[in-house]
Amino acid sequence: MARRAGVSRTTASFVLSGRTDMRISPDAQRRVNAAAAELGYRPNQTARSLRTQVTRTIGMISDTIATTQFAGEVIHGALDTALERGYLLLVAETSGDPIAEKKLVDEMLDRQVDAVVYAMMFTKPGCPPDALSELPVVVLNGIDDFDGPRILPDELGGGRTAARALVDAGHHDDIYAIGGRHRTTDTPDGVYAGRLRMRGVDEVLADAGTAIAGSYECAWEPEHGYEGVASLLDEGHRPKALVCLNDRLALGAYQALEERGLRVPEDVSVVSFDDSDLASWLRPTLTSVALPHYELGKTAVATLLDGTSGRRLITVPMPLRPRDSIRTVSA
Amino acid sequence: MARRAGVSRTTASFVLSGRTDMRISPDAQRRVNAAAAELGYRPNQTARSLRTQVTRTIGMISDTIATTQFAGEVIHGALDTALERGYLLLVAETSGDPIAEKKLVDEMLDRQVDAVVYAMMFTKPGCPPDALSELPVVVLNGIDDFDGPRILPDELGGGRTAARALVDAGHHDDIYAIGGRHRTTDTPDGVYAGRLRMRGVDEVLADAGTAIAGSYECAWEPEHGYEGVASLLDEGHRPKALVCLNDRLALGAYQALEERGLRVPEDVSVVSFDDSDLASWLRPTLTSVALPHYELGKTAVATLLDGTSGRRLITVPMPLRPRDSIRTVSA
DNA sequence: CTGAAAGCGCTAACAC
DNA sequence: GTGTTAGCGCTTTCAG
Repeated sequence: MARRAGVSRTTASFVLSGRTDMRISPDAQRRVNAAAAELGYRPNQTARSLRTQVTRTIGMISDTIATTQFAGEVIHGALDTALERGYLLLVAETSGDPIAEKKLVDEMLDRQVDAVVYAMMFTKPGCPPDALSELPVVVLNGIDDFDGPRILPDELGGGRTAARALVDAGHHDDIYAIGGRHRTTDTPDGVYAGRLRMRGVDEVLADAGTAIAGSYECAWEPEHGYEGVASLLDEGHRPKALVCLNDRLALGAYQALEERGLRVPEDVSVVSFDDSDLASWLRPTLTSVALPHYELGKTAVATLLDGTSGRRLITVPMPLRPRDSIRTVSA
Repeated sequence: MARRAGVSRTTASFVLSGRTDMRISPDAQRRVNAAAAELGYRPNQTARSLRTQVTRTIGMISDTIATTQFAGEVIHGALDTALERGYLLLVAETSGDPIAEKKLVDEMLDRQVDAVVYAMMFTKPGCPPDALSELPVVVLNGIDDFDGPRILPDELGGGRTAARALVDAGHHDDIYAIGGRHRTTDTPDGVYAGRLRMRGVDEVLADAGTAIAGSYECAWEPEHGYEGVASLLDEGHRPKALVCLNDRLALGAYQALEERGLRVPEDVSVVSFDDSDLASWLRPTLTSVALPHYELGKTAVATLLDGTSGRRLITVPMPLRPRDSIRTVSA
């Protein structure tokens, strides 16, 4: 122990934890700090935790951390915020398997995590298991009702932002949506993000005295983006602007457009969602409304650490990343 | 304590940890197990760790966990292996900042991690800080010399695999490399992966009695892939097959090819490296030699847990992911 | 203001 | 075979 530095362990403990309950002689303080620095003393967090019931460790459970860069940035944001306050992250994923989830939750509980972020990598239903009910928990990206803080991207605002980017550039007519609400046989009502994004788009277009010229409903994968644009063109539509509901759809759309000899953005402007790596890889680079991964992670941990509990919905803005796929049309 | 289940804590501790030093009455065993199950007893790992000096937690430190899906899959593999053996992962990233790294290493050390995976998301120089010298450490993706196990993708073998895919499909002449060794002004000697991949390619081509027709050296980004292919074509070359040194280059190459009216794979076959998401998004889908992210993570943790130490290099195979971008040419 | 002492929950000597 | 006991390294009451 660094306590062999002139004072008792009590005194040392007090100055190191910066308590002022009992006034400690400035001299003693100096001596303790000096000794601690000199010996490179670092308290054993395990021992401390046993005593204080606080591990300064928070669990991060997600369904998938692999697929998509979503996870990486979320963890990054969460970690930065955690580290700022002296916390560390126990990261794990369930792969959607309840058995794996149980095991993993137990392991975390065994290690006395102070709180957990229960994250889903795509906005969808899902609730933390009962075993976590004793702990502070925030749900990231969950749509299901949950009696605690929930963090979600502001998809509605994102939809508005996308449409506004087009309107501000002077677009008015012949604006088509590719992907739409994601209405497929599997998801006849569309998906959460699709419904909200489209509602935001519709709102702004309505405000501008216009409306979407058509919406191609499909799963949000490149091939459907291709098919969507191709079929639009085949049916004689002549879009001036495309709202692609994600970047992968935009990839497909680019291909279809190029094939027909239509240039982006000269002939048709494109705005998209997610701001994945693709957006900056495509040529021309793609203007996209970003999923605020990093901020979502940050917000989740901050919410946990601020002790804000109780049922509430926290919504994180989706910022526009302007690139080269929108042409300003002079009126 | 569940120990109030008929026997003493010692007995309970013994049966729960499955020790046979002292023969315990089968009856007692049953009673203990029953009680444990009934009460849902789980030992407090914090307390146990304090006593045993084992936390069953391993630290995973990387420079970037965000960019590229690399990180996600690596963590996934590491986590699966860890969890199988009752370990959990403390995940953190340094963002390449030594200050951040120090803080984070200290926090991990405070929490008494049993071992650490020191990972770099791109194969490059880098060594774990001295503070970690007391702990079992494996280095993932580090090129620098290090006195312990190092895990690397088998880039040389990967290069061979890519070339063999072309040769096996009947290609022989007019095979060009795009990206090459990544020789740029910043990296005049190319990069590690580039040198090895190209060496593997050269070897296999030599074995087949031929050689690369040309190599366009550039940074491995889409625009350079585009430029590379465009300039090749402009100079009158007529490639029958392209070895793109990563998928992003292939993206650019596809665009250049399409622009000149050359079809993949009818006119030119393409094989690539990394097997990123892009590979399956492109049309036609891209045959790519995969970076074995998941396996790298798995191997890292397994190596750590198996207690294999000492300086050695562990190389993980890069498997081919055959898709639609190679045409079989009949001789 | 400082020191002695208890105890967090568990494991592992060591007696019974 | 089973129970008693002493810590792991730290915080925190409670007397000096």
